[in-house]
Amino acid sequence: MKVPKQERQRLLETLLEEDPFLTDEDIAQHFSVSIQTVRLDRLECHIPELRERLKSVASQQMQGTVKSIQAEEIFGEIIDVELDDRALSIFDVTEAHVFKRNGIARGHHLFAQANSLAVAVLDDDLALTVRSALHFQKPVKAGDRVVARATVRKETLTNKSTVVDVLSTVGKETVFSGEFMMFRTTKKGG
Amino acid sequence: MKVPKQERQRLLETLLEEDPFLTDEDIAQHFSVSIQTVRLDRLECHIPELRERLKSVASQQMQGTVKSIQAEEIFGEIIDVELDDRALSIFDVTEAHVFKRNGIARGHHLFAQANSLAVAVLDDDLALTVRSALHFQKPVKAGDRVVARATVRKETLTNKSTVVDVLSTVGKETVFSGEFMMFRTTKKGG
DNA sequence: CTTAGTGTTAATACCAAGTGCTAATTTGAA
DNA sequence: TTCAAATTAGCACTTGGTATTAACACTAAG
Repeated sequence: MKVPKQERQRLLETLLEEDPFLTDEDIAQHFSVSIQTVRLDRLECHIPELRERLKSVASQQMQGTVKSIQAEEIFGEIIDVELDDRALSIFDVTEAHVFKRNGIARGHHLFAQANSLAVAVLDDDLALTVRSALHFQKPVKAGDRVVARATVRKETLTNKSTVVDVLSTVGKETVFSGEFMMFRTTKKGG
Repeated sequence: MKVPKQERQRLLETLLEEDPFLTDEDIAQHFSVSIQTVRLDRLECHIPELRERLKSVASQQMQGTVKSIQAEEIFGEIIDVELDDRALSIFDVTEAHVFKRNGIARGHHLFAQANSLAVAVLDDDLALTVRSALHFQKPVKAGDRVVARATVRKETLTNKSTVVDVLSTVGKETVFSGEFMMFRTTKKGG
């Protein structure tokens, strides 16, 4: 017995995660065991057959395409906008957004949500972030729903330059806050 | 003959684009024809069988995940790292990264590259961004290659807290600069 | 009317990649 | 040595097909 059963089954799971396209025969060769052994292993580990595995990754693909476009475009679903005043967006954190090692959301996702919201609240053809100061106050985990609230500072609302404050919360807790100085070409509120 | 052949074959293509999971039997019912007719149609239109269709969408998914992990994970290709000292990454801006309206890259991509680099240069199990101040100095367009250079401030390299400066350039021009205060759990350089 | 051509359906043999079951064999350790 | 666990083998069956050949209906042309 080259590799013990438990070890082999553990390896099998990671192997198929990397490459779900392997047939039982491929796997049998890979571990130098018979096909029957592979089938028993799959049975014990509740790993479905090749065609079922492909079905599931393919269906994820189908669900994913629509989402990824929205994700790139907006990053967080914008719920409410009062132009040049305030705006609100929610962002549901999933496994895809966190560090595998510690389960904490990558900072740039929180920034992306806040920054996108700051752009949206100004609704300008050319609203660009010039400067910003951020504060990541509390780690965010997968499953959390981050609510970002943007408010436009009235005293700074000029033709060219505007400051937007964004506060992001999970439940009652503030997890992120940022100050975004935005540059715009066309004026508003005048 | 309810629907003429040509029409049916045209519909078949769009049908399978929407839902590649349909078996010949499903399709046969959908058009109220025999399975054999469906097979002939597929043959004439060079549409592969169900399992091949799933293989191809699944493989797209796999290419996608690898890419998205790299994209999510690193955001910019890290070229060189000298731990706790400096690091460099490049990020090629494409149409996907810019506002459609004005062709300027969204700020969060520049932030993501810089932030990822700041995390990478510390190479810590738990390096989190606590605070940061950013300066978007010049708009970045599709086709630009952004080079980000991170340097760790020696005077601030303590057990828990570290400041990383990131400077991003396109050619000789500085397009972005940021100061990232990072928090870490395990110490380095001691 | 016959013939050819198109479109459709049917029937058969075959394949890949399995499941499910039973039985035999190998092997490691007490 | 012996015994149970692990492994391998064999066979019937399933899905969703391919490939081929044949049969039938309907239409248009000679």
